[in-house]
Amino acid sequence: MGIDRLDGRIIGLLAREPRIGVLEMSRRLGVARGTVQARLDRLQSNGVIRGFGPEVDPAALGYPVTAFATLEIRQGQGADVRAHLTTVPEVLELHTTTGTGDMLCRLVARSNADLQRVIDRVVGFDGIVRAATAIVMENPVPLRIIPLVEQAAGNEGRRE
Amino acid sequence: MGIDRLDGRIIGLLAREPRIGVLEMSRRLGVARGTVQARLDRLQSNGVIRGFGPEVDPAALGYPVTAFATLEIRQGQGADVRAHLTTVPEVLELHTTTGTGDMLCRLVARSNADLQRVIDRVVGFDGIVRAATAIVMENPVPLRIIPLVEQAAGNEGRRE
DNA sequence: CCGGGCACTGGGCAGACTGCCCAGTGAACG
DNA sequence: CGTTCACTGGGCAGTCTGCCCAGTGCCCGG
Repeated sequence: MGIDRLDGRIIGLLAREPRIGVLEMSRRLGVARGTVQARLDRLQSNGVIRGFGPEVDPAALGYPVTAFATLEIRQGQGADVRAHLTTVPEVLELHTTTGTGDMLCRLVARSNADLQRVIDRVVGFDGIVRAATAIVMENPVPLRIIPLVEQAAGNEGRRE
Repeated sequence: MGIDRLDGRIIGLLAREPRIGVLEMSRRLGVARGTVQARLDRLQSNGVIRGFGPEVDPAALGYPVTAFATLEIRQGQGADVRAHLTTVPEVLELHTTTGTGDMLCRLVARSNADLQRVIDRVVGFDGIVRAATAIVMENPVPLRIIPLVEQAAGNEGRRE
């Protein structure tokens, strides 16, 4: 486990130009193609790189409203609630947490009005006692990983 | 804006097998290669597909602990706090929200003990009045988009 | 009712890349 | 000291991409 600088640079390159290809990477990084290939294989079998799925923007799909809902669950109903939330397409993510609530989920909706519908659907389930919703207004830091990768790689700069 | 069924199937295919390539997609979908290519171009210039960046698993990087922190900001300090949080690699995501807190951020750390360090660094900034942290225990629904894509592809016919 | 515009088809072509293989080198290690 | 391992630099066949083109069915505006 753990990655070195070369791994970090590979991930950085991929993040900046996902369609880049192994050959071009090897050129830019100044190493042999086989090396990059081997690193990539290792990163993937390691699970460091989970995949290259398309990043879809919910807003472009017609769901510009994002919200986070903290849910309080009736004791012992966890599994049922999970199963229920899995069936709601607008639930993009679900975590069980410590703290005030028992679960935290990310929701999207077509509008603020539509969010009501989504929330009704989410909480319209017996095991959910209470829900507190926070609507996202702005997203100053979209989901990112590069700074962490660089830290894990032992600090590293740029390079295209 | 909006996607049709073919778009939905393309995204679904890509999500399932990201390395698939246009030609193979056209074969599986039973349409011409040019069609898939054109659809993909459109989806990307639409912004529906933002990119194909590598999905990096923080846990595999040595950061297995995830937490969400709700921050309360001193009036007028929003911009400074945003700037500050941007400099913390362990802050993977930051939203400004309505509701109880003013901001919600996703954090990762090397351990529960390390989380303390991260939180200290996050809240060790003048504009932050209070922070409430919820540690993620389980992630029953990892960030997903396919169900939403399918819903969007089903309902929304054309319209544009 | 006609002409366009549009998306899609099916095909072709050159160039580039991938997956795979191999021998050689240098460094770390038991 | 011999082995192991990562990396290099190179080669090869097969495949895919990017691009182009003519032909077709369909919807829309005139």
